[in-house]
Amino acid sequence: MPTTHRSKPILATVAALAGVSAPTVSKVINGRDDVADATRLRVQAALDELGYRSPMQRRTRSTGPAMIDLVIGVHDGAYSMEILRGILDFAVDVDVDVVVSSYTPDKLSRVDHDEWAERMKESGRSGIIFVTSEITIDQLNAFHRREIAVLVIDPLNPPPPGGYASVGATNWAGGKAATEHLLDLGHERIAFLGGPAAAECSVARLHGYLAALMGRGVTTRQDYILAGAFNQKSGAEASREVLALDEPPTAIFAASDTIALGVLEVARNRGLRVPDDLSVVGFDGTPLTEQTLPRLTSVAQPLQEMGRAALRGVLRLSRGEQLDSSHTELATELVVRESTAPPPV
Amino acid sequence: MPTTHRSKPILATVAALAGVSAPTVSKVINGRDDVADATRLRVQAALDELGYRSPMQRRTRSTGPAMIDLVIGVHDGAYSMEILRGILDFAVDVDVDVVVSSYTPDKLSRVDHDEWAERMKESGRSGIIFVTSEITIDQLNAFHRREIAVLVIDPLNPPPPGGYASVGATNWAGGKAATEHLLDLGHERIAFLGGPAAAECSVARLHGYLAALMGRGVTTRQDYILAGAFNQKSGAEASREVLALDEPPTAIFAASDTIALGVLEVARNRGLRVPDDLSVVGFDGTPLTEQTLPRLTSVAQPLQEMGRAALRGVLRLSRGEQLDSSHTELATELVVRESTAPPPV
DNA sequence: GGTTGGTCCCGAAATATTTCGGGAACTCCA
DNA sequence: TGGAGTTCCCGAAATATTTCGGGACCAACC
Repeated sequence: MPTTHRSKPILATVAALAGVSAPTVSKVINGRDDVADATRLRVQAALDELGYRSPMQRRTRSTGPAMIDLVIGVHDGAYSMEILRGILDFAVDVDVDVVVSSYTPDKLSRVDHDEWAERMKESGRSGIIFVTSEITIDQLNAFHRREIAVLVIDPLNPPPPGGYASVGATNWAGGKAATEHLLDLGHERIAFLGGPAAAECSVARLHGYLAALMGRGVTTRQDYILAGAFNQKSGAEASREVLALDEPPTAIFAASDTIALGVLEVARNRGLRVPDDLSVVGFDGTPLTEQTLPRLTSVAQPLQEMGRAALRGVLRLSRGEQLDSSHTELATELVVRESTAPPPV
Repeated sequence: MPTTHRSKPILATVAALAGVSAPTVSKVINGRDDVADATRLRVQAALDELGYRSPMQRRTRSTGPAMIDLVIGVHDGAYSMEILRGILDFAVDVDVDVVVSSYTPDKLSRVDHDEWAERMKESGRSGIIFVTSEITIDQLNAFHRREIAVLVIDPLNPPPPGGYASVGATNWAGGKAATEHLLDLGHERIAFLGGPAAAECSVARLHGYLAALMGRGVTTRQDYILAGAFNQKSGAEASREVLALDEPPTAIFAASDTIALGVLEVARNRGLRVPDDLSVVGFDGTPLTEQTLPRLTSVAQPLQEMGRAALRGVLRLSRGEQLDSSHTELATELVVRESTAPPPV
């Protein structure tokens, strides 16, 4: 019997409890693969029970600069770029190295997350931030098993029961504010051009839109509500469709600035003046909004702050601390520019 | 005496040779600071003599994917984003992790590059790419000393004698092509709105501009040539200045798309129609060019390919291979859109 | 000059990790 | 059905790392 029951747990203590030798426990801790699954489980249980921390773990917790991964699910430039800036700028301040990678959704789903997590562990990366990506439970577990903190910015799918920490914006409130702005101007025929029907954030914006309409007693119309993708092309297609209706809308609420860009393009091609003939509101508040003609009224997300909050959160998690709330929502703000006006008389 | 002279060196062998204990050797290898400098030196010598490699070193040297750093200097959005995309996309393909950081020029100059290099070494990062940054000899040496490969994309300063590998675009040829396009349309009063006077790439574009003018026998005017920064604000200021001349230009060649954006803004405010009253050519070929009104004629740089080439280069260097050429220039291409036309009659 | 209270630096001992050989279990053939 | 080959997985022994106590040295203060 190596040590008394009272004393600080040591590798040998764990080994005795699990009924294996010390080397075997060491292998489990370091993720070697020459340990049978059953044995690994027994050892894990013993580790948990005794709350054992290896000296190496103790070291990486204290000294050395932190290092985390950042995965960008590309969807458009400006949006993720702003978040990236928020993260990178803050990372410099708090002395954290950020490993950035960029994946299309289907490429990401084909990646072996177990191997990824293993690689992170090896080079001492202790947390990972996903930006607008779809996360499955399996992927999540790969990181969880190795005590790697996971945080998602603007998750595409609703969090699974186990849950992960996430950072987002007040999409519902933002959608409501945008729509109420249009209602205040006197519009009643307001279309909503959304992103992917499955995207949480787009759905929340849609519900904000619906809530605003219902709050004012304006009837909603199915043919005014379209889903698509968060890009200019999709925005152009959707606006062509909605403007071809017998009773076209006098205002369009686009669920992203890029979608709004498509709306402006189509409006120009049809000789519709914005905002005189058609009002347009975007969402995101990217620098794009200042470069369009006319400049675009948009619901601004605090993208850089979201990045900062995400980094702060994942660092906390990786230190084993709890977050105040598993989901943080930062406030959006409606910025009125020149693309909205009262409807034509 | 632990082992015979023949056998593979072991920590104890080294310790005996250095006249210290095994733990002390271990500390030297792992960079602990509780070893006197004199002792450290003796141990280092013994390590070198016996060619000892710790098992941990053996592991990380052989297996594990490559990892490099990427430093973004100018963060004006589209330009660096495109390069970043090129690098990240390629990095996924060749299985390389990229540690991205972003610094303003003066923040970068205040960083302790020795410490940076040391950190890179520790976590096994073997190369570093700078994007549009100013590099001093000292900084360069910090990396060189530790056998970390350095490569610069679009260097701001001309390479020092020792030299570093770099990747850029054919700025001179691009400047010449843009100017010749305007000359072909019949313009003779052509202004050049440059970036920082010290920036290599801007200077090269200027010389291409001058070469084109001289080639056609058009006299150059000092008051048509301005320097500034690569952003919209600087472009707006410069174009106000040049348009206020007694004999304002009929065409403006802007050394970046963002500068051109400033030109378009000012032209709009003054009621000048582009291209009817004023032709504008940009440089970079960022996605911006498709979003302006009118769409912007621009000299496109193969930004994503430049990123790819840079990554490929730095990986080669870090493997100890030689590059074919220390400076690679990728071809630019003039893309004519709607912002250029013959001068007003 | 002695005492005190530091800091620095080393190595014995404690602890952790890796190597490597071999037993058990599981094929695959003849 | 029973070797021969193969794979998997464990632990003894070899090796490496960390902890921790104490000697050496130094300065400051009685």
